[in-house]
Order: sequence, then C-alpha cells, then structure tokens
Amino acid sequence: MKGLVRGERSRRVLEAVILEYIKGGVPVGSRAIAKRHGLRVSPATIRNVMADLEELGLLYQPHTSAGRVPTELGLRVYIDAILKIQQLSIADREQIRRSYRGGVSRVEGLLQETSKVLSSFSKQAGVVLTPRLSHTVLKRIEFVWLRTSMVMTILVSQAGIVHNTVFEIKEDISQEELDKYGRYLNDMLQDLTLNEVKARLLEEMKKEKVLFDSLLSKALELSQKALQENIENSELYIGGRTNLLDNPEFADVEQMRRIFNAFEEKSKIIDLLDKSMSARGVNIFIGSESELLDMESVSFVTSPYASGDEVLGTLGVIGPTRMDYSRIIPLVDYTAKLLSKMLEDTF
Amino acid sequence: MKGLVRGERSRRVLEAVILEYIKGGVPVGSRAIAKRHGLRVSPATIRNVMADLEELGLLYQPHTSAGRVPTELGLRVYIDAILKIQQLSIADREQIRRSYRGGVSRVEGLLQETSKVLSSFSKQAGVVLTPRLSHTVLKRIEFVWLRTSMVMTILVSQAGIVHNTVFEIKEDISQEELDKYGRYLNDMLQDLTLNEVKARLLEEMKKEKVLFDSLLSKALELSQKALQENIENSELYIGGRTNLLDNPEFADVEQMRRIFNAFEEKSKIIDLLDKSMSARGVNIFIGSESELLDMESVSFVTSPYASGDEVLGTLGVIGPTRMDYSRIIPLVDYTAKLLSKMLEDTF
DNA sequence: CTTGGCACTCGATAGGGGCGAGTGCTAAAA
DNA sequence: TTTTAGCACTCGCCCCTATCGAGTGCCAAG
Repeated sequence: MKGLVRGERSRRVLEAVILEYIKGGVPVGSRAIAKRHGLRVSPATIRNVMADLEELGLLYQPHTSAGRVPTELGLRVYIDAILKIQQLSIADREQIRRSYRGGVSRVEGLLQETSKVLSSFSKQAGVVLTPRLSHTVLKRIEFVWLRTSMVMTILVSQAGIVHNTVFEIKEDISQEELDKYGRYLNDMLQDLTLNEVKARLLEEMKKEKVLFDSLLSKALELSQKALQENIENSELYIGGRTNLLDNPEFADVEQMRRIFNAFEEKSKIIDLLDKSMSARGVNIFIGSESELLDMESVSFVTSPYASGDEVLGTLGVIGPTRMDYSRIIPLVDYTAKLLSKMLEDTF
Repeated sequence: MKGLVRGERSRRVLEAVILEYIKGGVPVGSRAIAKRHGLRVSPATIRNVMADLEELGLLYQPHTSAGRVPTELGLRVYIDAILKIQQLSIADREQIRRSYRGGVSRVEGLLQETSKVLSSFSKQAGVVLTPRLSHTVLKRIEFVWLRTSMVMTILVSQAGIVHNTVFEIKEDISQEELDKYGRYLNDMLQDLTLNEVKARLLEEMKKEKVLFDSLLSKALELSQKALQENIENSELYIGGRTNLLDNPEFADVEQMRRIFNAFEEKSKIIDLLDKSMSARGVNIFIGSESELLDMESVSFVTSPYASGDEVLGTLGVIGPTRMDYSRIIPLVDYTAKLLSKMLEDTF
C-alpha cells in the first residue's frame, strides 16, 4: 500500500488535495494547491502530478473541467501512509473530561453521554454500542413476582448493565420462593460470564434430573428462560444525528434518508461495530469498505472500549467520508480510553 | 367555534379543501372541488364561498393566482366541528394487534414496539412516553453491591418499568447486609407510589432518630439516595423518524433540522406529551398550538395510556399539519387502549 | 523536468418567454 | 338575491439560452 505513492511530492500533493477537500467540500484545483501548501512549483506541475494520482485511482474528476476529489482509495492511502496521528491537545482532553462532570449515575447514562461527547467534538454523529450480555460477567440475578404466573428476571452484569425480561411460568411461584431461587443462583453463578452461566446451567440440570431436588430444578428452569431472551441483545446509543444535516454532501435528501434509515434500523450499524470489537485500537471504514452497501459516502471511525481485560463494546463517529480524520481519530481513541477508565473506576 | 362556519355549504367546501389538501399537499383550486365532492355548483360559486372562508381566516392563498390552503384555524374547525371520527376498521385493528405477536418480554420493548406500530400505520413518526416513576407504584427495590463503597439500586414499578442508579456510600456495606435492607424496605414500601414512598421515608427517618435502629436507618438512607435520582426521569421512544422525510413540506432542510433537533433534544416533546397526560382521550395540537415555537407546520395527535386506574404515560403521532387526521385520530385512540390493555394483562 | 500560455470544457447562474392553473370581477341568467 | 358563464389578469413554474469562470490538457519553450 505504501508503495503506491512513490515520490515525496506526490504524497504532498495527495495530502494537500485531501486537506483542502476536507476543509471545503468542493473539488480542488491545481492553483489552490500551488498557492497554499508551500509546494514551490507551478500549477502546471501540480496538474501533472494530479493526473498521475488519478491514474493510480487516488483522485478523480467529477467532470472534465472540475478540480479533483479524493477517492476512497485515496483517503485510505492518506490515512495509512501519510497522516501522522497526533495526540489530542491537552485543552481538548480537559474539555472532554469536563463534559462528564455532573456525575453519571447509571452506566446507560454514561454511555449515552459518551455518544453525545463524541458527536459534539466531532461535529458528526457519535455512537456507542452497549456491552453484549453474553460476554460479560454476571453480577447478580433477581426474580420479581409480577402477578399470577408472571415473573420478571433482572440481570446485572459486572459492568453495571441491567437487563430485564418478563415471562410466564406454568404454575405460580410466590415471591418468597423466588427469593430463595435467587439466592441460590447468585451463590452458584457469580462471576461467570453469561455464556459460562448457560453452560453451567445445562450441566446442573443434567445432574438434577437424577436428584429430583425441586428447588434447584425450578431455579434452573427459571434462569434458563431468562437467559434465552437476554443474552444476545445489544443496544446502540446515537448522539448528534442532526450534526449530519450540516454536511453539504447530504443536502440531497436521498442520501440523508439512507443514513437515517440505518440509524433507525440500527442492526446494520451494530453488526459493523461488532466486527471492530475484536480489533485493537482505532478502526476506520471508508465509504463502501463498511459494506453497509448504499452507504457510499459515509465513513466510520471506531474503537473498542473495555473494563479491565474485558472488552465490552465499541464506540465511534459516523460522518461523511470527507471528515476531519486528523482530529476525529485521536478523539475516538481518547474517548474510548477515557470511557474504559471510568467504567473500571466505578464497577 | 362551531358558529364560525354558518352554512352547510361553507362547511362542505372547507371539508373539501382540507381533504384535497391532505391528499395532494398542494393548494387546491375551485375547479377541483366543484368536480369532485358532488357539490352541484359551479367553480365560480365555490370561489365566492372560498373568499368568505378566507375572510374568516380558515383558508389562505399562498399567492394571488394560487388555490387555497387551510390555515391552522381552518384545520381546528374541521377537526372540532366537521370531522366525524370513525372507528378503526376491523382489518386495521386486527393488523395492529398482529404487530405485537412474537411476544414482547419487557415493558420497554412493548413501548418501543408501540412507537413503531404508530409510525408504520400513520406513515409519520410515532412517540411513546414512558411512565414517570414518581407516579407509579413501587413493586420492588433491590440493592446490589458493585465494589467497595459503590452500590446499585434497582427499582421495579408496578407497571414493570425497571430503573437503576449507582451511587457511592461513605462506608462499605456487604451484599448480605444490603439484602437485609432490601427485604426490610420491600415489606415496608410495597404498593405505595414513589411519591408516597418518599414521604414515608422522611417520616420513618424522623422516628428513627429517636430509636437508633441502625439497620433501619441505613436502609432509609440508601433508598433516599436512590430515589433522588430516579423519580423524575421519563423516557421517550420515537419510531419512524424517517417517515417524515417523505413529506414534501419538509423537503426544505431547515424545517427538517428543527424537527430532528427536537427529537434529539426530546425534552420539549416530553413536556408537551406530559401536558396531554392529564387530558382524557385524544388530544390534538395543530402547528403553533403546541407552543413548540419554530414548529409551525407540525401537528401532534396524542392520547394517554393507563393500566387499571393509573394513567401511566402518553403516546402519539407527530407529522405535518397536513396529515390524515381522520385516520390517525382513531389509530392513536385504538393504540392507546390496546397498550393499556396489554399492560394491564401482564402486570 | 518544469513552466507559461492557450484553447477548450462544462457546471453554475441569471434572464427572458411562454404556459397554465387559478383568481376576482362583472354582467347576465335563474 | 343567488348562481353562473365569461374574461382579463396574476404569478409561479419550466424551459431555453447566453454568459461567466474555474479548471483542465496539451504544447512548446525554458
């Protein structure tokens, strides 16, 4: 990939085109580049270089007499080989931390706040994927009697996420009895991940068939039911959708509709974020790379966040391919680390 | 209000203009009305009537040589005095009920699903306001030890809504102890509304000062903390935002941005829905009536929903003032009743 | 290899003309 | 008195054309 752009000058020109394009959003011409960016050559020379870059597929012209616009590949090369990722400035970091003042008293709130921080600092949309229950450690399970034969189960994960499910049971069970099951299960299942819990339950149920211990058996049955529903859910917080409306490339309504549909649908975005959960550090998807087909001009910058060793979820920024990567990449990186730290400190 | 439109014919014409306008979204002319709508008079006559209606402020002309468009007042008169609200068809009702199949296992899910149902049947945005905790009956309170000095409180309301708060306490308390407090409080507080609970706690704390029963005192202190944060929260589920993009009146981006900002902000919409919570039956806010200033061309159709006698929250449809009230009003009405029934049956 | 010059391309913008939907008014008909 | 037909008029919309200018590619000279 790095070999794609040979000369130092080519690289400078590519960078210049991209910077100008990110700033202005319109195709950039040779003159503009020759003037700014201190390349001490004439526009004509720039034009030659640009023609080369176009041949390589890094730039393209919307029409014959227009300036150049970077292609996805061009952006990719820029990000991988040219952009030097800087630290976020002290001032920015301070300001981000300040956004969290006022104390956040629920993980859900913390995550939601994070999506807002991401959006307001990037001027794009911010997203935060909540931990998938199946990978997190169970902290507590609780049964609540609602009405005859209806029981609610509440699961609390190590990270402080609370899930609940309501379901019907064949015969009524009193709250006292439910409490007993709860105590029993809490002793047995604490500090296992939900996937382990599931396995453990199956195991115990087998034994149980032999022992006919009805307390245990009922407890197992209950928790089994509760787990079925809860384990694969994952929520997505989205902040600053409206920021996207300010991007001139989405003035065309059709494009806009696609993105907002994806926001509403969520599942596609969740899938994408899920993928980047296993990667370490910041991940970037430019335009069609995300394979969210029909999302040509949208980029994602994502990073997983964790608590201790346990990777919990992913957060990121969604914006037009033409976004200020040099600022957003460090932003996402820092925010992920900060969130990780906050989760660690609290839970 | 009813007196505003005297003649039977005036009324018919107003109705005709509104129906045509709702259908087409463009100013409607005298010819169109004379042709359809079986008023057996000439366009010229219609024009005279229209001129009268315009003088009354029920219609207006965007410009001299255009047709007429209903004003907010015109819509108001139409809804209050002309529109006969019909029942939703059996087929529609059946289909709505069917949308809820597949079992909904959490109230949150049920409410969210309802916002989707509202949006997909209205082709507009659907909203559902979750019960405000302060008015609902407490079903259960639970404390979970997270780490040294950090405790999570989980509140379950009668209606099956689960809230949680995390807070720091001065000295560490073991899970066993927390359980004890929980049991104690559950006995004491069950079946009071959270407002009553709050009052009760204060009362007990006074006694407590005298008795120096440290179990009770700590329990009270804990729950006090938990309540502070939780009691006034109210969430808003919004479904089908993108439906609004299809309305030609929002082709202009500025208008769109305002609405989506309100969706993001939420608090304004929550306030509005809150207001209509005390009203009985369907409530309609046309354009500026909502006093969500800068929301001129947006209407709300809302209705409270309940479980038993207890009014829990509000749901509704948000769309352009030009929406099909004759369909949406019964839709909102039916959905509110259906949701009420489902909540009642489950919790 | 670089540069200035130059012809050329093509989108964006503005102006002008015609079209047609719809009006208000008037005078005749009911 | 009310309704209707007729008619002149208004004005947004659409299409066409002309103009403008940013930016290009190419060529020949440095």
